[in-house]
Amino acid sequence: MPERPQDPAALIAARGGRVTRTRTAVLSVLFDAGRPISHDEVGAALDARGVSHDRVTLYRTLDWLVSHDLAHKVAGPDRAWRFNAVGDEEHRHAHFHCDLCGRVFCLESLQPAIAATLPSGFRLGRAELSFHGLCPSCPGPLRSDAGHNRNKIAP
Amino acid sequence: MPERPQDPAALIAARGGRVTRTRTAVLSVLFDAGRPISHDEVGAALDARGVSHDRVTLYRTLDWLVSHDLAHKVAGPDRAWRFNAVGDEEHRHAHFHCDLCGRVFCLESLQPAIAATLPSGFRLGRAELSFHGLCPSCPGPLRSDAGHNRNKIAP
DNA sequence: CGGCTAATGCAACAGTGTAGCGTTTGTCTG
DNA sequence: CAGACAAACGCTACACTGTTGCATTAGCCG
Repeated sequence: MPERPQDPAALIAARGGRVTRTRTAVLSVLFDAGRPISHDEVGAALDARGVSHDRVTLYRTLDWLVSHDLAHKVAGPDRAWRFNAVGDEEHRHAHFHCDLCGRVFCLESLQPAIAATLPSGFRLGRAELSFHGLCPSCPGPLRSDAGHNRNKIAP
Repeated sequence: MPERPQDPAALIAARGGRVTRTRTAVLSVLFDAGRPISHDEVGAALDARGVSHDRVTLYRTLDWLVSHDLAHKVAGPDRAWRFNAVGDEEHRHAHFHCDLCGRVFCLESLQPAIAATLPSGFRLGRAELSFHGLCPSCPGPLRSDAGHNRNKIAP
């Protein structure tokens, strides 16, 4: 759900980076994905577009995009990062992690009002709200394999 | 901050597990830590107590504790799991991840009132609220090395 | 005590991410 | 347009986290 599919090359150039094939392709892939995708998924998408996808270069490209505010990094449930493109909209929404297929979804509509007062000494960088469960395209009720579930969130 | 430092052996036996040296030692370490610690930290603590700490056994022991509701798994910022002991109190609080030292703190006092309505189709398992920044024992203001920071959480 | 099985420990492996370094290639200047 | 400089690439090798298989050990129960 890219709000406005801006020109990747222009965005990259605007940040003072060199406009390379990998960068524009990766950013374009992220824009098209519309949800945070893993390094692997990006690689597959690059394959489909016939763009080289060296593993290391891909990592560095994604890191570059993140450090230049063109992408965001979300921790996935399988200890792999997910990346999603950032237009010029604020990235302040929750994420949903599917326990079954491992995909991550942005919950744009969810703007939690977190009234948080941190204990003294803690300096806040950012907050992250994530939900875990089963996504619409995965079968089954709540899984009951690994211990007990807690179907409650807020008191 | 273990509410009541119950006897690890008794807790383990109560779940129908065999009371072994590794298990009791690991659970005891978790109780003493009072915050989610990594597999590595557990290993170091076991060393200090003169208990064997085979890597694989440690992983399996921790997983066993988690699957029997004696411990909780928290995703760390460095893609390593952190584990903390669970007495009989509910584990419904936020976590603070220090960007510098990587430690994770339980924010017991923080009971966020999340009024979340998931889009239809999503089935919720659990929710997690995490904060990232600098902990009291780490130096410096908010780091400014990797891109721009967002010092705001809630609108 | 004796036996059954859970739990252990060892080795080997898989996936994710990083470091070093020589080569390619944008981009800028003349 | 040509040349040069540095950013970006791509390769190899590596580190770390976590897993699988399997033979061995050791709780627990009779």
